[in-house]
Amino acid sequence: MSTLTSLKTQERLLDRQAANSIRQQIVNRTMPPGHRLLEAVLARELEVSRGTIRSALMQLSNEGLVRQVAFTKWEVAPASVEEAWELYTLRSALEGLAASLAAQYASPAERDGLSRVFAELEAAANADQREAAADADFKLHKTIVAMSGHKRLIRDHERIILQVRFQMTHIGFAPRETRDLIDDHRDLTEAVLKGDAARAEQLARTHNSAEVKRLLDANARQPSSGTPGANTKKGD
Amino acid sequence: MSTLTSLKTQERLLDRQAANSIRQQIVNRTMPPGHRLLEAVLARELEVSRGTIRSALMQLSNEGLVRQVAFTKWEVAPASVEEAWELYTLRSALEGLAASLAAQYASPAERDGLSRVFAELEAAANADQREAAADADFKLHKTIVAMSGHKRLIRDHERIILQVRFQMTHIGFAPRETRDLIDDHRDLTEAVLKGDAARAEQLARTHNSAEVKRLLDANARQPSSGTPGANTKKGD
DNA sequence: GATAGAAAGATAGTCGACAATCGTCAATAG
DNA sequence: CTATTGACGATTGTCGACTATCTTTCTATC
Repeated sequence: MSTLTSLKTQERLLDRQAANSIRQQIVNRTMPPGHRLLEAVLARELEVSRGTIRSALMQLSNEGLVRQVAFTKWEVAPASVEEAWELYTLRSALEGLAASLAAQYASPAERDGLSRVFAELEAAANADQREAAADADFKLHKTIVAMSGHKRLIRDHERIILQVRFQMTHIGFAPRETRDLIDDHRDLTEAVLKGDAARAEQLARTHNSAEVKRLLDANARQPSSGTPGANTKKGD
Repeated sequence: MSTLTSLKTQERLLDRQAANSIRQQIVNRTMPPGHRLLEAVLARELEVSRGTIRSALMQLSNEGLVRQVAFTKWEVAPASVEEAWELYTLRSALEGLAASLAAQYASPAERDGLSRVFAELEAAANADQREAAADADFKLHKTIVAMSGHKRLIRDHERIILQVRFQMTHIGFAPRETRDLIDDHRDLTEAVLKGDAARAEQLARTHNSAEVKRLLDANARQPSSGTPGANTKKGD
């Protein structure tokens, strides 16, 4: 069975495999924001045809990691405070909804699972293992979203988180002190477990809003722009 | 200039054109939920290659209008109360965020635009033109989302609305009485115009929540399932 | 010297043919 | 009669070659 189970996980479609490979290199920082992606080069390196690479790049484009200029080029998506702001605000709205639904509808088994994930976070944070704590942080939010039973929400959230991590690493926006993580997440976890939908939603939203504020504050003294909403509009 | 302006709108890429054509047929009800899509047939009908059709179908799959079973088939996405429930809850979260951002950051010109769109809705509703009123309804929400200046939000919202309309037509979920539309939307519009972010968000959310409730109530007496969240889970 | 236009090189877009996979149905064994 | 196996047909997955478009570079002209 050891070899059989792997088939479930292993991707059979070449374009998916190619997308996974490229995605990995992007989140690995091997390919930084703005890095140009040549179809022919990728095709040669991954030993597939250009059509397959095209399909993979389109997927990554839908995930927000890659951008295309028609007839011209593909490149890794840019990283900026504006992009990060968009991601965090969206994440806040999505996780608010998820927390509310999870509190209302999650099964006992799922609630047990959430307790365990929180315990992992607590352990990692108390041991001051930054990497592990950050992973556990994301895992906890992912768990709550999964508990919502909302398929589109789960899918969209996964994409947002992927982009958040990408932006964070390239924008120099570090996670908070590990110990600070615990209190925030304990309250949220308890609200979900207790079935207090309104409070769970509120906590999920303010949790993310606080991160947005921290992001903007950290960037306020930087030379770049001022207002968030990419308000470089035609307006007035 | 009459022929030149059309170039802006006219899609130059064949796969986009193909996607537009198929999308049109889906929202037109020419292709109902579950309708099978054969690459070869579409290629012949639209006079493009199968690869181009494949690309188009992948786009539509990302928009949620089409589903794929790997190595087997493409088909038009199913319509059900569960799908509609997902769409409405997501829409509520997205429009709540959009209303808040629009109230805070929109330019004076954009606010004027919103006033005009509301006037259109009011006129159509008072004249009891159902079709026009429904269109104006969607247009108003789209306008508010656009005012948020949040690119991802705008993009995602457009996709959700497309799916909402698709589900509505196939699930037999009619819009409310035209006159009822006015009051709801007046309050929301005024809150956005006034810059009252909290109230705008609240109204946008409850507005959609009311629709979710109406959807579930209308379906409660139907033979199909009961609970919303597709809670056909493994959990005990 | 600057600028407009044309040619050339590089790269993405499209196509038709071939390969891999799946579902069906008939043949056969129990 | 039922269940398993194998071959066949239909459909999707992948590939390499060709075409269209963009960008850059070179040249000619003012």
